[in-house]
Amino acid sequence: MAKARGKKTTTSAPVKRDPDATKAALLKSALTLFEKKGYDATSVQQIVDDAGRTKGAFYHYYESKEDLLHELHDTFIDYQLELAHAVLARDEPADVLLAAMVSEALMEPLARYKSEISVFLHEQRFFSEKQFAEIRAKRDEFEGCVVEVIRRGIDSGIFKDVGSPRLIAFGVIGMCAWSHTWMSQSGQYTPRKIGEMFGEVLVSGLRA
Amino acid sequence: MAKARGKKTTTSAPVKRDPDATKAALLKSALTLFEKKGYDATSVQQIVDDAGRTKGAFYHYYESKEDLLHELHDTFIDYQLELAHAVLARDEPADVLLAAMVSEALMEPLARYKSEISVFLHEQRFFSEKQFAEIRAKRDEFEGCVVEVIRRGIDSGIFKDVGSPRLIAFGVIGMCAWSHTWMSQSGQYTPRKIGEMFGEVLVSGLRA
Amino acid sequence: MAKARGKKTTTSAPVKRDPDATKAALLKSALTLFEKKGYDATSVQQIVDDAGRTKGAFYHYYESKEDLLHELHDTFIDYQLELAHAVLARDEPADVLLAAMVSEALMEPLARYKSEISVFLHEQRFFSEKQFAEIRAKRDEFEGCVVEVIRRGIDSGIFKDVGSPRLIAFGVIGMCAWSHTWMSQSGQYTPRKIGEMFGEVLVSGLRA
Amino acid sequence: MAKARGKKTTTSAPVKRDPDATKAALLKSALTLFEKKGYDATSVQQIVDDAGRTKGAFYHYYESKEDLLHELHDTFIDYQLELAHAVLARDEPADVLLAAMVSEALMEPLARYKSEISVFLHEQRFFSEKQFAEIRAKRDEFEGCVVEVIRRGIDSGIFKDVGSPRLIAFGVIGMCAWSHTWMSQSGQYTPRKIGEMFGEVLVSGLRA
DNA sequence: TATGAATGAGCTTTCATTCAT
DNA sequence: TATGAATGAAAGCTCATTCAT
Repeated sequence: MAKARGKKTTTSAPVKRDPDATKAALLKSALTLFEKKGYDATSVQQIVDDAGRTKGAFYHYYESKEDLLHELHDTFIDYQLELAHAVLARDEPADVLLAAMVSEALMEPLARYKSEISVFLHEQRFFSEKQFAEIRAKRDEFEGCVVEVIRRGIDSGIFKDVGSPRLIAFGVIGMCAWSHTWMSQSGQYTPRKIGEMFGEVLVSGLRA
Repeated sequence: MAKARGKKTTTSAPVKRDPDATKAALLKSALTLFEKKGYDATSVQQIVDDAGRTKGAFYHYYESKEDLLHELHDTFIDYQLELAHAVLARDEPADVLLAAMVSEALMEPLARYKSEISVFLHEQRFFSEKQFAEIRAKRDEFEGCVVEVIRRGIDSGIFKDVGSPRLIAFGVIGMCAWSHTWMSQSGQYTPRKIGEMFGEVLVSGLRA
Repeated sequence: MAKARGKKTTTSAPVKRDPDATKAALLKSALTLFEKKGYDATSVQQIVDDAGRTKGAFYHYYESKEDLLHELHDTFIDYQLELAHAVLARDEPADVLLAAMVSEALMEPLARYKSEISVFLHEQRFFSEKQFAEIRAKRDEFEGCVVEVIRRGIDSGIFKDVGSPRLIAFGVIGMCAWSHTWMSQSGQYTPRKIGEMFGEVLVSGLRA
Repeated sequence: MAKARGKKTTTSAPVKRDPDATKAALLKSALTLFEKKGYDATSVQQIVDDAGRTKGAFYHYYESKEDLLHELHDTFIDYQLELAHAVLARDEPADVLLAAMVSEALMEPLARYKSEISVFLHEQRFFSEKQFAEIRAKRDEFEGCVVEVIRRGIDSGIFKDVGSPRLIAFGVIGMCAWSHTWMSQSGQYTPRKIGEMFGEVLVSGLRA
């Protein structure tokens, strides 16, 4: 598993580029490699080789490998959370909100930040320590938004009361989150289209 | 030559234990640790320490760390696949089959082999090389069973045609598979109960 | 993840030294140890200890232990091959060439690169795989030069035709190559002197 | 180098054979493997796998891996030494003796004990410790026999005095000993034939 | 006579990180 | 801002050897 570690390759002459480009290049390389091989199996050496930079540059911009992972998550978590809150703020019935939540706050970001989210979903299980408390909190907050939509639907009589709204929310999130494992084989279906399909099934499935 | 390895002089005698117990203890420790920290982040040393055995014993029973992972998967993959085929073989309408598939072939094994499946779902992304081809094939076969149920439902007019049966199947599997990330916080709900809940939502959501 | 390797806390600062000196010191220590104990029986730990360096430094300069062996061979193989070709290029009778080949291309390099050649001669039997194909090819090319001298001698009537020129060449090479096993006990005789002695015996032994 | 270590293979049911056969089978397997991969690079596990026996059997018959090497050498050293003494005992002129020594005491055993001698010649450099003192002594005694022939030739005026008889003896031995590296490619030439060829060259080369 | 589980030191190699320049 | 030599702990794995059975 993730055994094919690359050999150190002697990098060519130091490239002078603008700092932001270097930082971004490192992030991009790391993202690609994390997605392909996993965080643990990706070495800093591989990241810098892939980015055409050096270890020194890496540690100039990032405190640690974990720090980079942190930044990687920050790029989409806030975005996704904002979308969820925006959906929740709309003055519309729960069934419309749920469809929007699935399509706009869950599937659309998955298209936009496919790699980031894929990495996040694979590594999140370890997020217990302090450095990830904040991200964990935001993830929980996101979950809360979905739960809230379900609850509103039940309270307003639009959705039948199938049991715990929380578990239903987990089901909804899982249905969408899991798509990162097969999204690349989804053919002509766009994430948005898939979101509509899933939303349609879920909404009719929950309707009273 | 000129190498005096293993010239044990002051070490205690090797402890004779029940072979089966040793192998099982190693597997159990590995399972727990893989689930908690991930495959890559778990070292063989940690496994043997946890099992109260030695590295030598580990490599006496397993060819490699990966070999153990393999064995770990073998314990449930066949079981789950058999259940899926059993459901498919029943002479019942598609809606009943789908509910059974969700509840019996997806959620029930998740309760029984929670840790094994949790590890599998986290590490499966790397299963591209030959050593995991067989497991990958079985996973694909399982997916095919779920797709088949959806297809039958659409063909018989019980389910509405929401688009690709395959993507719907992925949604169904995702909803259930994802539960391994939150199952421990599911309170009084058993996997079977959750399965019934999910099945109810999905079946009504798909009904024509 | 969840792996805190290299979280150096109480270690002394890395010592900055002359890179070339470090690489050379490692090569020198390896050479000495390989000659004394053999390649297989020499550990990287022993090499770095002997050189007063660390394992990290070793793998900074060499991809592997085998890579070092490779470099070690490269230092003399080309030199020796060049000498053989130079002898062959001279416009002189075969008996003179053979004496020169023995003395200059065989024994002299043995004095200059005693350790390297000693290591090479001991380990060459394994040189079948691709990574040593090049070295093997050069060794074969060297053998070809000696064969060529013998053949010329026979063709020109200077040497008697004792049978296969190739086997005679092997005998000549063996007589010289074997000297690495006893060279250190050769007393006041220099390799050049020994080469002259061997050359004299061989040339008169082959003369028609 | 010698990297391709075999995997442990599960041996079939314990074979009950006569003790001598087991011991001999182990020796034979070890011999083959030592010759192919070297002593250090050959593991006891590989030896027992190759012989279709178990480790327990190995350590029942041999005290250690080194002990086996010892026995391996004992099978030919005495034989070869005896031959050398037998040649020396003949009442014939030195040139005849030298030819006989080369052909009968050097090359002929090489044909008979090719593998054993090949292993011996590769590993002998480490024979400094007490456990090999005896073998080392016999090797030195053998060398002495060859030196004696050369010395007699010079003393009797049959051979010219080219310098140190000892170094000449080393050259003679080297010419023959080296043949183990290429003997398998010697085509239709038998060791005896090669011995006659080498003897002819050496004797005429040394003749006064 | 023979087994094979168990040992534990040692192996080659990798790696995140530091720091003089 | 950036380099890359150096660190040293730890990784996965191998091995000669022991010994209860």
